Amino acid sequence: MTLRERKKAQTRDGLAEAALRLFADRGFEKVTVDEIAAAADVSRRTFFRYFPTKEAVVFPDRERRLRRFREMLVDRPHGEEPFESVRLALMALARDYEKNRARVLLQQRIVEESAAVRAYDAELDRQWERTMAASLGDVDRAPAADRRRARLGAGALMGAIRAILNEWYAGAGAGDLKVLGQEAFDLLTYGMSVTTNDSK
Amino acid sequence: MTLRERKKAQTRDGLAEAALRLFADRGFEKVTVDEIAAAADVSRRTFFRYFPTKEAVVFPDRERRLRRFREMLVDRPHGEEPFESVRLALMALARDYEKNRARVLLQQRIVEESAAVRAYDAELDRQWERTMAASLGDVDRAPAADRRRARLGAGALMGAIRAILNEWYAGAGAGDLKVLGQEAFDLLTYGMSVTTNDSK
DNA sequence: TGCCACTTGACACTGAGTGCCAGTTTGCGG
DNA sequence: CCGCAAACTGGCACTCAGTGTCAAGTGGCA
Repeated sequence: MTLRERKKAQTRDGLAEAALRLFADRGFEKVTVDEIAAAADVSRRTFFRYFPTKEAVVFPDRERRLRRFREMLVDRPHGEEPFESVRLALMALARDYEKNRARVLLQQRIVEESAAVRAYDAELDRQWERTMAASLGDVDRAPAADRRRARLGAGALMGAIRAILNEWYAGAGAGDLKVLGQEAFDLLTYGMSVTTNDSK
Repeated sequence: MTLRERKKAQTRDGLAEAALRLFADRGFEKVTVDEIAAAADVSRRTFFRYFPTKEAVVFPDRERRLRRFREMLVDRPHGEEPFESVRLALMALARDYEKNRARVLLQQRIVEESAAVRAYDAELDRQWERTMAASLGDVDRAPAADRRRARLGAGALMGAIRAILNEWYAGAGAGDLKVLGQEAFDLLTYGMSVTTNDSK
């Protein structure tokens, strides 16, 4: 990595770190971009060169994580069920979350207190959902019916994952995220009919 | 309804209508609140008395619809399965969407072209999800395990609904939304194992 | 060393959203 | 029908997010 690149990474990290500290201290809404920039010793204009919006700085590693997820889905053994590939990739992600528990929980605290950040978060979820749909079969050469089913499944799965993540957050990350995740997959795999006993 | 109330409703409708027309014409981002206010013959300040944000004016009937959904869920025959109640309430909503097809599709066009509106839309979805979770069993007196299951189910259901709505939008509202909705429910009821044949 | 490309800071500007107050309109009791 | 309190509106000033532009600075590389 060249010096220029190192400096850029440093600036970026500095901004993200300063922002996170300030947000944790006073809350997302009560911190201005000017303050973040000042705390990181750069100009306000520079902040917006590194992050498109004030919300984005809450998730400085979003692309990296999504990219890793995509790579994981590509590098699966040939013949493995797509649904199973997604499950395994998400399990790896769950481990990643648990490893960075403190940071993830802090980010979540910020997400919850501000509608703007929640909205940004939701937009990220849409990207995850599209990625999963593509992996489950929403690709150009697949039959239309399969693609629909893939999109439908990805939507339901994303919804379930969001729900179990919320459970995990609610328990301050004390529960086992991999177990929770398996619950979500079981629900999607076998349906709610087991206990709900859908009438008619 | 008193004169004052009628006038308020009129102002609100005027703003919503003017906004929708302008958005359809030039796109959400290219229209300023000043222009909407001018088109509706009120001051900019008054706009923000009726709508909290520029995004909100895209969905002027959000509270009404959600309220009606809640009422529907309350007025179900005693003993009916909660899951079934939700299904029927959503089916009624689907009919409502099909009846107002043109308007709904126009709103969707606006939603799609602007990230800010999508984000606002996602925030509304969270409210729907919470409502469904409450109806499925996320209530104070229910056992914790049931509440969790309710939240999980509501999350998955909301995800599936969002996905089938997108299918409907993609087909310009030509498909039968009730049939699509049933697909989502079937997926949630019986799971994906039927065709996906999940391998261990 | 010197040049080119990349990066940064400063400034100005637009537009969303809010607080405040003064002026107007409406509902309502006398 | 009158007048008053409450509700509503318009206008103004202000904060802050985000963008375009340009000049100055800094690193990469021949």
